Amino acid sequence: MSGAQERPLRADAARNRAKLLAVATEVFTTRGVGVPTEEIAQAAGVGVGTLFRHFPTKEALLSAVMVRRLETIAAETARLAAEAEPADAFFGCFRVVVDQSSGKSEFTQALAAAGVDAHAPLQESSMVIQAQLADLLAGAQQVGAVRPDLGLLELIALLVGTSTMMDHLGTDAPARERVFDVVFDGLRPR
Amino acid sequence: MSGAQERPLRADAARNRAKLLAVATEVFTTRGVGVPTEEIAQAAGVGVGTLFRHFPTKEALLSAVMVRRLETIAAETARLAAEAEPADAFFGCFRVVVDQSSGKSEFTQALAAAGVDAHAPLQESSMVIQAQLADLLAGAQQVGAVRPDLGLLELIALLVGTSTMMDHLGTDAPARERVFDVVFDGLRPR
Amino acid sequence: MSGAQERPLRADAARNRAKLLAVATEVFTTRGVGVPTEEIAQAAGVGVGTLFRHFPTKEALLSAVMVRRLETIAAETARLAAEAEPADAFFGCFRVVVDQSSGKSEFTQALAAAGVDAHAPLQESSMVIQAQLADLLAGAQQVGAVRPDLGLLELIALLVGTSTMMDHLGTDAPARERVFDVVFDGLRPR
Amino acid sequence: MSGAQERPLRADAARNRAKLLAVATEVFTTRGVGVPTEEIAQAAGVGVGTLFRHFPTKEALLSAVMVRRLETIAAETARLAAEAEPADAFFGCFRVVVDQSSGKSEFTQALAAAGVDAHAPLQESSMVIQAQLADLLAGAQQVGAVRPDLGLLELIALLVGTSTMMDHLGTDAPARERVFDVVFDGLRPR
DNA sequence: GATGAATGAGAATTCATTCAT
DNA sequence: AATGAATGAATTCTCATTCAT
Repeated sequence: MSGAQERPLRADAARNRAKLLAVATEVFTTRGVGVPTEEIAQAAGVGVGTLFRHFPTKEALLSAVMVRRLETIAAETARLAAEAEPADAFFGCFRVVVDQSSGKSEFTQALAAAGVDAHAPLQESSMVIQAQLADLLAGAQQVGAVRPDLGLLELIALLVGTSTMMDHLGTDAPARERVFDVVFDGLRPR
Repeated sequence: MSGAQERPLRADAARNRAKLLAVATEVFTTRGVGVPTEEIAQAAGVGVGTLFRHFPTKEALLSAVMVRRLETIAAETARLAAEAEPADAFFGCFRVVVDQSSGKSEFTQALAAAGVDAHAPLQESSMVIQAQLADLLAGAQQVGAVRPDLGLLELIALLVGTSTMMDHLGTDAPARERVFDVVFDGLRPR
Repeated sequence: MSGAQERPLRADAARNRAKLLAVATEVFTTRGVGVPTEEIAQAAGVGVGTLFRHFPTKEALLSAVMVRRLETIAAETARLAAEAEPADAFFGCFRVVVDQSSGKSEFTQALAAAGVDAHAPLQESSMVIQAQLADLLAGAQQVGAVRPDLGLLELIALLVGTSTMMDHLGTDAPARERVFDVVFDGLRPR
Repeated sequence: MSGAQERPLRADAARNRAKLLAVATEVFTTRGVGVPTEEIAQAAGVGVGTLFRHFPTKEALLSAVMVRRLETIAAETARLAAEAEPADAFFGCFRVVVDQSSGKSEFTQALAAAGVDAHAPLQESSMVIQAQLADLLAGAQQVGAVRPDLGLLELIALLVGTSTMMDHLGTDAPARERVFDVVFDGLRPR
């Protein structure tokens, strides 16, 4: 059901693909999506041709980076949902999403896309996460840990916005914590 | 009060400048900063040459747009600060800043930059606003309307992030209100 | 009915456009359509940007070259049709078309397109010529100068093929004449 | 008779070579020479590496395809020359050459080249055919079936041009026949 | 020998900025 | 001052060919 029989990929090819993905994640995150493909290839130690063999389009590369992020988020979220109380699961997951989404704004916006459009491959991952978030939200609301008037739409907006906030605070941990405090407090019922 | 002796600028030139600024604001806000200068000039009904006579660089144009926004915000903020109670002034101003900052994210981010780097002309406007915000924050904290542990840094992050949230909700007024509720609630002392 | 009000075009711009068209015609004809746009621009003494300002696509440039050729052919054909006897008009026109169509084969094929597909701008010119050819053919058949079993389709094939023949003979005038003799003889009723 | 000591070639290698040649002929003929080598290899069920092992250059592959065509033509021509009257042999051979040469024009032109430049391996095949054609032409002229003023040069041009004509008519058999009629009639003495 | 991943030199096209008109 | 044509560096993507597996 999930498409093409993926052949194991030669060792070196797999290495290159991984390196490209890693470099692209780093570069897109810190310097935005405007960075030339050539530069990414170079940073990964391969030729442009190789980059384009693995990702037929710059957009495809961007998409792959996003999917990986989303998958990480989904996995973490699933783990939290299974292991923690509804309230802790919800707030823990909120942090995970926010932390995984930080990076140069322009790029973070893409995550935004998860809540709206997004290209085919993203759709799936994004759907999964949305479903998880909806569950967590409902659970937390059930036990009275989160105000009942919020929907998935608002939650996503809050997540994306909080990511932006964190991007602004950089590594100032205490400040980040204070802002999380503000948002989390606001999320709780009065 | 500020540097260069500005020649009065011929009437038509002033008109062109104003039109360009208006169009650029609209275009950058709705379609992002990637829009070609040519297109902006065209939409303003002038040639590219004219655009570049008024703004020596695309970046300069962007900067001018930002300054105008910041000035609007500063004026509104000043008015609110003068007319309202500290608490109302603070929260009213928060809304003003957020509303004025919305638009295509990529661009909103730029505003964000105002809190960090920014080119010379922005610095000034941004300083003014920061000073106003600092005052409003202090006032609101004094009367116990806002938690005392927040600093200007956090406030700016919260403003930018809330703008992002609003961008995501678009024109869904009730949802926007619920999100404002969350943030404002979080800002108040427990 | 024939589209946009064309502004007179500045003197230098017109000169550049003409030069580009001339160079492109020459280059495409002698070296085929694979020649890089950059080279054409260079040969015309302008930057690539200028080429693309005048012709938004390489294909557009090719098309423009073709249209000009077709227009020349149409004009010549019209003149001959008006001034000469049906038979002379037909055979004279046949020579004109063949001569104007010669050049590096790959490109000549394009003329072929005139008889089949072709992009929008070509369509019109090609239609005109086809109509003219159909008239000339009918006229020549009426006076018994051309075998009556031939249609426009065959005529076009014969024209294109004869062009190819001439391309092969280059400037060997007597040989060209002998081949024209063969074709013309074949065209006449037995 | 010809140069290098050719190793017998392993059975599978021979099969691959044959498959590549067949596919290349098909592909070049129907879609032109611009088709990527990778695609040809894929269609033949081998990797690009294999293609390049058999044909060190794309041009070499093209050349091989041409040689095969020329050899087919030469064989057919020889058969006709041996079995038929001079006139029938000449005209029959004309048809064979034309039919074998049709296909996507761009490619047909290459065959044309056989009459002019061409790389080493082509030279030989092309020479053979030219000699055959010269003989057939002379024979047909001797018996008064073809105008005496035509030389080999003109004959080749006529062959190539007629191929182009046929390419234009596609599979419209009656039209093809009418065009053959024109050319054959033209070839006969008045 | 076969494979297909890697390479990198182009090629077409865009767009900020300059400058002749 | 205004105009818009010209410029050319930069960017994305392709494809013949090489080479490690």
